[in-house]
Amino acid sequence: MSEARGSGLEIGLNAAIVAVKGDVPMILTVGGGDDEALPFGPFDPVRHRTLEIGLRSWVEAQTALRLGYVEQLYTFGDRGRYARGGGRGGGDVGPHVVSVGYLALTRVAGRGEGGEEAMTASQEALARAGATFRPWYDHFPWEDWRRGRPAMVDEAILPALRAWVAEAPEDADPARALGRAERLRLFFGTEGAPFDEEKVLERYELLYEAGLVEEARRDRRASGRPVHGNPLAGLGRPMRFDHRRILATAISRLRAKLKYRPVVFELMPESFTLTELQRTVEAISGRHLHKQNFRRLVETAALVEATGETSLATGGRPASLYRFRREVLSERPAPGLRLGTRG
Amino acid sequence: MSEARGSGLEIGLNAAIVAVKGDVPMILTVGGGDDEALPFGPFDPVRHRTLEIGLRSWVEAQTALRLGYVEQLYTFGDRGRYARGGGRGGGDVGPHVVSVGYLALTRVAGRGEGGEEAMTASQEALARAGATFRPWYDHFPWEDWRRGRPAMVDEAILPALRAWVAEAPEDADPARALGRAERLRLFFGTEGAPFDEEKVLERYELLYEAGLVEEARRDRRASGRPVHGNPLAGLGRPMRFDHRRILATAISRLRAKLKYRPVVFELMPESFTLTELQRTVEAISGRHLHKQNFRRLVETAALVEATGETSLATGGRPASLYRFRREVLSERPAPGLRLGTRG
DNA sequence: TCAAAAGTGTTATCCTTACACCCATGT
DNA sequence: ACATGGGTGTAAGGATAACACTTTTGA
Repeated sequence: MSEARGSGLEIGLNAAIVAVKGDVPMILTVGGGDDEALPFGPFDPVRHRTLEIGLRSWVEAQTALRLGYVEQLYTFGDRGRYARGGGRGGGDVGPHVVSVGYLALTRVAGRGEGGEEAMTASQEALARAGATFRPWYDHFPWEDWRRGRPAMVDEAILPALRAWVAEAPEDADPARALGRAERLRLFFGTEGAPFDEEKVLERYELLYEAGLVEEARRDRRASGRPVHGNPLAGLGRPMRFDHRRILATAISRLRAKLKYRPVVFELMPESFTLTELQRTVEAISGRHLHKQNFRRLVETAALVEATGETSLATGGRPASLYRFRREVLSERPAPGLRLGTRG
Repeated sequence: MSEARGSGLEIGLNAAIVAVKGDVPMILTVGGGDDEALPFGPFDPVRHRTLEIGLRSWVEAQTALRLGYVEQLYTFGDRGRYARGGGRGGGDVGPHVVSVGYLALTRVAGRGEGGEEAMTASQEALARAGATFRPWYDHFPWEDWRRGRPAMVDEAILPALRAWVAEAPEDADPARALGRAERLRLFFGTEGAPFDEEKVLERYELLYEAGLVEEARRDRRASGRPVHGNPLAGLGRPMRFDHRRILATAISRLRAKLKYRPVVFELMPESFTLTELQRTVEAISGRHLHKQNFRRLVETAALVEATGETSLATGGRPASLYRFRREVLSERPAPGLRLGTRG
């Protein structure tokens, strides 16, 4: 029943490692310049019993970082699309690569002086290993809606997508549930449709399909298909292979998970102020939240407890410090920040 | 950077194919008797561009069934655990197998006469191919809480788990967030903790870890570890390889997804009564739901519309027939059956 | 006429959203 | 004193959970 043998198949493990510094969400990348990638490496089942163990050891070797929270995202098997063509050298990665994407969360810096130093120190270790934390919105500038709808959406993205929709409003592919026009409306929240910040992957794939991101042009070139002139040079920093798609998946998952699991605290230092917590949530979700409602939310969910100390480093009235109440994990089934539409 | 070659690695594709017949949720299995398995086969990247395409073609060849809704579940890479030892022949599947699990939903029968025939016809085709739909609660008898907490939970499972907890209440493994006692409380809803019907996988893995399911004994035997006498012979029908774990993952995902995506309708015939819809949801979630609230829910969510016809086959007053309103897909972002605790 | 299932009306409660105002510190 | 951010009270509206009763068919 299982006659086939492994036919030169390789499994690539890829990690989207996230940290938040102040109000900037960061992603760890290796090999900067025009050939940025997520930390990755092949899975070797002889050395590692599980995929996750393999991933941890690869990341540790490649970035000198020991991971805490890790979660599997998705397994991509596409050959034609994305997987071909890396950065500079045309990137021939071997015969057939299936990539398993992971999301990892890590603390990057405490608040105040001591924290800053720790941060700098670990950054040096990373730099020696050739890895850097970079703002993730560099790769997805259209995903930051904290100060309202980004100008580039109206000025560049929507006009280009509308033109693409006009080419074939109902879409050729009958296997799709939704046509081009509907997808544009739903994924970007145009024409009165609500904007859903969790649809990061859907938006990226739409831009890819419309040929508006660099990876789409690269992959078309590699497969010999025609590449029409790109009206939008540089719609976010591209990445090697399908790594930006994995990052989009990671952001989507994180934005969704925030709401039903207390994952934010994996990104926070031991103690923090409520405003810092709110800034972190806002950084990830890309939305602005309502202060009072956010506080009540956190309070009624009993997610945190006051340490009794206060922080002075805020520029105004000193803020109470809080810590995560680990007990909630065993108290309620879904202890997340159930942000509504206003948070 | 990617020097390694595929070292005899194989990717197995596995499908948990679900249908609901009346109030019985069914799962398609191949090879009955004491060696039941999910339809599965290796991924061949030369023939199939994506994992999902490979899966569809395998399933079609193996069960004569064309799949509609398909979704990826998880990729398991364990060697030591689960993957060893199949059914009869000790099941040596090859050097190293990574298994990618999929969930598929399919309609099995319409209501009334015509439907029954169609059902019988397709079942014959399946039987010829060696595949059968079986009630999924045969594999997870402790998951059906529609008529209250199943007797076997109190009579067999909880006593055995309590004994296992007593062995090491706080658990040895420090990497775990929760000890044995806590996990028992949370996953099975004892000591006042709420029962969460979505934690199907967690419950199965707890039973596996406690050595209470047949697969645990089988895998321990295969790896030469001691197997202490099993006080519970036959805690649900076992399956080959890690297939019961994949099925548990499928049920978990389906129970969760029901609440925020209109996936039930993939299991319903073109038209149906509200009670049939409720029975289907109850069958999957394993809970009893409140009739009036369920109806109001469906109605206010505008998930269905009346066809104008009525069904007479219900034994009482004729029921109005409804169909799924596909438009909701483009109206609201999360059009599921947001069942609370009472539904 | 009775069993069986369909289908409706109404209320108490809680959560979400939104409003506007007061407090404690550094400069 | 004033700018800066921290921190609160409370009311309107909507969703949820829970209650019990009427209607229409087949046997």
